[in-house]
Amino acid sequence: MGNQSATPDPDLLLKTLAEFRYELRRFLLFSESAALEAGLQPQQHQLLLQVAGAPEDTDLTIAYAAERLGLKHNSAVELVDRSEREGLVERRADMNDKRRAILRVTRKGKLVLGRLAGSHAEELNELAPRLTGALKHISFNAHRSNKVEAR
Amino acid sequence: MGNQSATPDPDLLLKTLAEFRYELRRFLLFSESAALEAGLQPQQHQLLLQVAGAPEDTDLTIAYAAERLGLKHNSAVELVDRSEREGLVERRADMNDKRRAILRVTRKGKLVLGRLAGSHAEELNELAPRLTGALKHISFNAHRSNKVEAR
DNA sequence: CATATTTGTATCGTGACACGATATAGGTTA
DNA sequence: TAACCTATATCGTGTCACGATACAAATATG
Repeated sequence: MGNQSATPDPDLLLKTLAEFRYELRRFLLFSESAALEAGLQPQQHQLLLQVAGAPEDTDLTIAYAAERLGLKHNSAVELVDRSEREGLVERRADMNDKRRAILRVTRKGKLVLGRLAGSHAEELNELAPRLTGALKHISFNAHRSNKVEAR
Repeated sequence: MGNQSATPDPDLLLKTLAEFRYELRRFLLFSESAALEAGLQPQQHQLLLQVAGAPEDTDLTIAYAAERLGLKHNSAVELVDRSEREGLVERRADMNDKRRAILRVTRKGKLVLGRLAGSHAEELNELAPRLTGALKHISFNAHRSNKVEAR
């Protein structure tokens, strides 16, 4: 039987995953260096983005920022500390619940963030095809690997 | 001309970018904890993936790994050091160019990597729609922001 | 073919930052 | 009001990426 035709490359999934992570890393590198050039630490950029880009009805607490950034609470506290020191965000007291610190992006923070948003949209625009392409390959290959298991 | 229409939410781009990064972060969190549970540091996982998932005709040098992981050369050296110590990869001499170290994933490394690949494919399968959804919104919005600039 | 330059990898000291453990004040429940 | 829970804060520790530097091997230049 002609197995010469298909030979579906046992490492195809690995190759596709590698390609996907590579494109992802390139985007993250772009984002990091864009943030640094704009005067922000990459994580500060992410903090501003999640606070300024949250739905209107959200309580902008430290805990919210932590969840959105995938950080533990204490790491978020430290990130807010550093960002507040540089005038990017402010803590305001919550009168309903005095334990809480409500976050607010300052005018300075919004300005920098706005500039970054534009360049990120453009970059993502270029990245999108490669990323979604890799994703399609993976989902196609995901079923096969369920049958094949470890090699 | 008609800006009277739908008050297109000045922060829509920020919201979409925030959502995109959130989904991305969730995937990375999944990947990191999957790696740790499999006994790898997240970066070791990425090293294995890029070495094992490289095209056949690639010279698997330290420099290649560095580029693929978005690291400086010296950081890649250190990552390979740590990974070699744990028996995940090996350095082999390149007879053509004795400066080079050629990387090879050990059987142990391949085994762990194989297991991770499966779960990642499944996870990406679930993530893909949300990610590509956000990407579409962004590319749609990218053009607008070119005209609007900083707000 | 001897020397200068470049390339690939390695070493070392430093700094940023995320974390676990712990603390404390403010809410909530019994 | 005591016991418990929740939200934020503090502190010490460890990992890791980096810049600066070193060195050996390859390539270019005279």
